[in-house]
Amino acid sequence: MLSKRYDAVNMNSSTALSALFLDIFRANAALVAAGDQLVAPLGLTSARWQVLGTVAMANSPQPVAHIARDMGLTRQSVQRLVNELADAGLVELRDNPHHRRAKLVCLSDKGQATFVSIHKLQRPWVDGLAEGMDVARIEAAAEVLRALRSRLEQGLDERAE
Amino acid sequence: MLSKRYDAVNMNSSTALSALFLDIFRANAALVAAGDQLVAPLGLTSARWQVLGTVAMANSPQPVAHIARDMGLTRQSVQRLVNELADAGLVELRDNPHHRRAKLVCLSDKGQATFVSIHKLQRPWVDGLAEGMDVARIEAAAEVLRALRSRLEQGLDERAE
DNA sequence: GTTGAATTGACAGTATGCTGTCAAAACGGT
DNA sequence: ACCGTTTTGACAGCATACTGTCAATTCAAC
Repeated sequence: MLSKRYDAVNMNSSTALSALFLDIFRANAALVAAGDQLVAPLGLTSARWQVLGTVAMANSPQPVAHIARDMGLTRQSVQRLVNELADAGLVELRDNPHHRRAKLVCLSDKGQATFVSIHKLQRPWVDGLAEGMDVARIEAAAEVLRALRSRLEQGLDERAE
Repeated sequence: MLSKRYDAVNMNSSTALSALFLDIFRANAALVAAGDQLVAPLGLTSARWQVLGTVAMANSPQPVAHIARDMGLTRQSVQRLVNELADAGLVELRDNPHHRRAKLVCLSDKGQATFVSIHKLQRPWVDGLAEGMDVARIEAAAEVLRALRSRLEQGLDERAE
């Protein structure tokens, strides 16, 4: 009896979870697409915007590998983006007194100005999206995603052992 | 007074929404990574699995463009995946009596067998992930994501006009 | 029937992120 | 001081998904 009830509950949550997967895929795609369009006038993309933001918000200049950990991406991905931002003159790579190879990523003056411009675009955009949405529901959704991610990564770790 | 209260509410939901964005990015990445590992033993990837599943679940064989609309992806992305699945012998492209160029994508015998194998892997995987998660919370999260995606795409449409 | 719009597949190019691998550099225990 | 481990950057290769463009085909309006 108990197992039957358990199965029923589990079946429902499994079905709901499978549906959630699709919504996550779609929301992610829509988010990246919208972000790309938002910062396109500044000559940026969604990914570069995120890296620039991480660099700007950091308390002190950090090497690439540290930024990557902050963002949950691989070093290699961030390295490429940082190199491109450096080519575009938005960030500068300064010598690191504690590590000869690991240069510190800093915003250039141009990068600072761009970051300010981004904020002026981002603020009304997010406000518009959030208008009429319930804070509690948004936070509850975020909690579910974090729980899901935690379980997913736990599963990955177990397989990796 | 009212505008002040409104601003305050809006500010909070904007902040919550910005945080949700990051959780969506992370959850999406974790989901793809976990999916890749899950179906790797079958020689598949997360993306090919999704295409194969869409083909398998369709009531009748569909051309590539129709599958793409189903999945919310572009024709070109799905076309490449279908071609690769065809190369691997998992799907077959049959002549379409109603359209000379738009072949119908069908599962081959090997594709059928693979789909069954996928189910045997997927079912306990999803059940394990869903275990102990609340159905109502999952569905509420999915609703928030759908609302967000709807607003994002509405914004894209407005810009495209 | 003809013409114009929409659909479809094909090809090229770009952006993002991953893994794998290597060598240089820093760190830690002995 | 030494040696093994970890961190870091660099390079190569692959998978995914996007846009843009073109021609073939279908479909609808006239």
